[in-house]
Amino acid sequence: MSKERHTVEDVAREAGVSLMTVSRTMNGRPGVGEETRRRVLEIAARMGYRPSPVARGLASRRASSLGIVLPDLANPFFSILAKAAVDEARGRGVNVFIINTDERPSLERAAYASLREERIAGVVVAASRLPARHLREEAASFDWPVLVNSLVTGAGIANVDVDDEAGIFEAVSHLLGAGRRHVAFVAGPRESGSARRRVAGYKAGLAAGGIAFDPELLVRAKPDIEGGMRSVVALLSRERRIDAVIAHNDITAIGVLRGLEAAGRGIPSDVAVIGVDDIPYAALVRPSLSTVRIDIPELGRRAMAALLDLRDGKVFEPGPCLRPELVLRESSGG
Amino acid sequence: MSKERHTVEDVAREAGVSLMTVSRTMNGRPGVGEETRRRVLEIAARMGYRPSPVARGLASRRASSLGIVLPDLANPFFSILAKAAVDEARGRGVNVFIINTDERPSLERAAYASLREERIAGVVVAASRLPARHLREEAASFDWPVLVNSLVTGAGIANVDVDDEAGIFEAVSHLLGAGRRHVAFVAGPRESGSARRRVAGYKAGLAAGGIAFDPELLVRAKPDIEGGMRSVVALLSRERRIDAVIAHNDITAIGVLRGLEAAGRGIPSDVAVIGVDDIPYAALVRPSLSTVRIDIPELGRRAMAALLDLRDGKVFEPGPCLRPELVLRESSGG
DNA sequence: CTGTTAGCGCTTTCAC
DNA sequence: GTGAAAGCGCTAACAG
Repeated sequence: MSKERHTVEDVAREAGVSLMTVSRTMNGRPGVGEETRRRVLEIAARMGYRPSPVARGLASRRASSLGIVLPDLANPFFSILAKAAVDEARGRGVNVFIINTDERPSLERAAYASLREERIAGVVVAASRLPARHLREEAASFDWPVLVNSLVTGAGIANVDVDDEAGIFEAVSHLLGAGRRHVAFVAGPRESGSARRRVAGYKAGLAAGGIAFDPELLVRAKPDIEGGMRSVVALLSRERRIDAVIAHNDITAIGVLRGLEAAGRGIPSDVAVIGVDDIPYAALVRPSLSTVRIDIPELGRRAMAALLDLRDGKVFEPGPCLRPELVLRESSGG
Repeated sequence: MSKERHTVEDVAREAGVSLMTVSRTMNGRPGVGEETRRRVLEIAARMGYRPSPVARGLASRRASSLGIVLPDLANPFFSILAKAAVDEARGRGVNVFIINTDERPSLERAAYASLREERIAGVVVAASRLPARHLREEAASFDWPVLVNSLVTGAGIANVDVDDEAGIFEAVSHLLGAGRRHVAFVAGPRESGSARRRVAGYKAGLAAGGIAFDPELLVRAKPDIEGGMRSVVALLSRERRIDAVIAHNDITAIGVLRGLEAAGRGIPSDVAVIGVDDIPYAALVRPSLSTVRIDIPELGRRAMAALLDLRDGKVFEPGPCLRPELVLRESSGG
């Protein structure tokens, strides 16, 4: 067993068959006798032969690697999602390119172009920041697109989602039930599917609680700590009676926490705060953050599993949305 | 400008030159007349021609993509490092495979094997968990290995480091100066270069402060929240008088914080705690965490820049270690 | 400075 | 069921 890289030819010669028989065998494709297959497999294993993904990619016009594009790898939500996804992929022997779009649509489009050039055929797109039309178009350019938390659907595109609306609905209901009357909402990016669904849940929750939706209480922020802090300034300049804030995600909510402190508001005495995601730090910040919990690793695993299944020719069954769960901590006043 | 993918041949035909002239031009290689080069470039651009990274990889036996391997993408230190690194690479037009080894040496070795199969020629290895001998061997199997925070050096391998020892030395000195007498240390993985340097800094700090090193006060933990919590149990079972703990990194320190609280110790009244990294959450946990700050994005950028420079044939100049900086917050008692 | 000839290691297509 | 031929799109190694 030399240290050299072997090729199909070496294996073919050794097995006394043609190149193609080895190729077919390695790809588990039909057209090879049971006995031949077994022998080829055995010999390949003994020689330590591993097909070259690069050569395969060139010949088949389809790379063996996959891609995942996300807006901000520094947000624990995405890094945990990505970790789960790449781990799932590794378990099935595939490497994945992670592309960070920095919340910028232009970089996101460049990411797709780049992945196509690499002949990547399957992608997990987490929280796209592209307008529906463009995203649908981009997704269609891949053989196996999997969209996480997107409103964009279509033939040939798989969706893996969280029931954002229900989650926020519950959060709003809880706050109203606790007597809060001026519940503000710090929304995420306009093109984000979950941002839209969360806003919908917010409005539905208010309606169910008999409170009229006040546009003044809805602001949009960049989903990071900085964005959360700024949103507080905007909010308080519009309506000083705010007694609760729900933020698009935890990282934003943490910014809200700090912004409110800077503004001298007590939490939760003056203002209750609830985030979304339950990143590990939500439980550790001061005050600890109430949040709409999402099983992030499960979401990442599901998305990558869907992608791998599609690649293997299985049909994708959407399965139920992931159900988020309201976790009450200090920031919402128990 | 059709929507089709063009090949070198199309460009060559259009420009009335040979295949090779186009190839040389696209790679900025010598052997092409100034005028010809300009014309080819112009035509290629007009046609929207982009060389196929896959074909290139096959022909040159060297993929255009790079790799980064790290132990835990869920640790903000690594996700922020990775983000900075992939952003730097994207700026130069290259995609990178991120491989998460889950702190497991066996997965790390598998990662290298897998990257070699993809014909990846350059890798950034952040915080390897492999014994020096093996790591050196693995590194040598790549054209451009860049090791971050590793003790392993060698011809052809680039190192990007943080002055861990100085950072911990300062932390220990501070604690001793504040009157703490039983300073424990929760070390990181045995094979980690920074773990070793940090332990060295700890011992040096004690020595400088005239305190004898007590092996009972040094425990090793898996560098995550869970590991930090457990280390407290181990530590307190050995020596109840501990009045300060320095942890290998912030994520571990946060675990220590929780562990101490669970044990009924006041922070910083009974025990002072200091971490390393200054991940964004260090300032947000309760009590806020004092830490030895590292400029994480800069570290990631440096590593990837070194890799890209090596790839481009430039010589790597180590440059000075990144200097960490002690940041005092509540957990160390001001 | 430029072009020609061989592949890189596999899959595709079409024979048998 | 199996194999031979013809590339995939590019670069290496020579030749001029």
